[in-house]
Amino acid sequence: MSTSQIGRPRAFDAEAALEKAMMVFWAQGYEGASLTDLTEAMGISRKSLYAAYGNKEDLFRKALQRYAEGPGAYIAEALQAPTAREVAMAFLAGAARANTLPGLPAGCLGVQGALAAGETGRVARDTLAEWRAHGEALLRDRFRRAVQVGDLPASADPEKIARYVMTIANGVAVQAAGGATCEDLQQVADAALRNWPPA
Amino acid sequence: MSTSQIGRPRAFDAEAALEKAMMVFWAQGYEGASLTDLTEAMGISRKSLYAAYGNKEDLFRKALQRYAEGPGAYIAEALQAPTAREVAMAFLAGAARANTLPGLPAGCLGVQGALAAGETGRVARDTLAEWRAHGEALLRDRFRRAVQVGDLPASADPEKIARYVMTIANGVAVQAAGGATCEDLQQVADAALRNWPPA
DNA sequence: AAACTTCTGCACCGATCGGTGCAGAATACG
DNA sequence: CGTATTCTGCACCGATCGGTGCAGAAGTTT
Repeated sequence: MSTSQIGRPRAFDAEAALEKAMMVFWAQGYEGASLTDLTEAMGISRKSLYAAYGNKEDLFRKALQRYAEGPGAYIAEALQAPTAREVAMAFLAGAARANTLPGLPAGCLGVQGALAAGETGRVARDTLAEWRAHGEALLRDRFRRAVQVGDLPASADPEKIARYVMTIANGVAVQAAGGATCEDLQQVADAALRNWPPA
Repeated sequence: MSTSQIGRPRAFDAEAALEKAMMVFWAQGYEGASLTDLTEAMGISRKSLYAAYGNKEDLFRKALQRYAEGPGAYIAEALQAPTAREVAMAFLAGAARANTLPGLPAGCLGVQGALAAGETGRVARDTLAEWRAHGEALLRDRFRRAVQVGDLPASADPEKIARYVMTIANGVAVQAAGGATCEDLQQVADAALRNWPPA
């Protein structure tokens, strides 16, 4: 977007409307969220939606980006913890909390947004798979640095540890979608990290 | 079904067609599987489908039942292992294998069949959530018996152990849907059960 | 054979899907 | 002011959604 704002300005808050769209995708999944569901929640017309965000796939990608900066920000925050173990603990504690926040959909947009899909949802599904793989790669890189610094033993396998932690987080997301509480999931996280490193 | 077979017999194998329907739901999810996708895979017409299985929700329920008896049979089998730890190991090893079988969809029908859904998929979503909860309850009961027998210490919490194991299995399902290999997931399972009991 | 029951294939239903054309309203620029 | 540019609301598009009516074919029973 350039700084020019010639022409009629839009009558809605693009960021607030995107947040609403994110919630609809989060709660109903990509294929389960119809244009009608989205526009009603966002309070705008179809035409305004397409002009501001592009088509449904574009909107989904922007909603995911918004998710990563909002409810999913715990991931980036956890990576900054001082030790590998604290990274893992912060990551799983953040997942337990973010997936069970009151007033927000249960579970994780990056998991339930499109885990299996028909032809129309394939792009969304692949986008999320790539997003999860990217998160796992960030964890792996963080654990690699921990090995270099001596925080983790040289025998530790950063890739396997990252996969282990991400698998737990994904399981937490499914459990949350099924109604598990934050305390339930925090206990699972504690148990999963009781012996460290796991691999 | 009664033993009477008056009238024209159906021209297709109901069990084989159900198996095909299961695969479509497994790969594409409830909402992503259209009637056209289903009937083409099953090799029958819409009319035959409705006469033999009921509507789409009924077909989904029957496909899930079929899944539990087929690719998901590892769950019931694992429950019969002699010790609690072997139950958990067999369960997670079975999940790692069943979620990555060549020639079959990756992941678990009970997870990706309908994790988040719109209005039309709500029944399917709740059906799967209940199915997963039922599996967790079976694990819990099995671990309770292990406590009674002395296989698990009296301080162990069967409910928490069951939740822990099921959470790992759910995470394995998500990872498999994203392309993880059986070996990858077996290593995760090994790491998750390295110290026992987990709670 | 006739009568009865069930299954099949085709065409079709209203509803909803994602997406768009168009006219007019609202702003900035000259 | 006039003109250019953008946004809004409405109606509408073809395609697909899940589901069904109907005529006739294919069996069993008597």
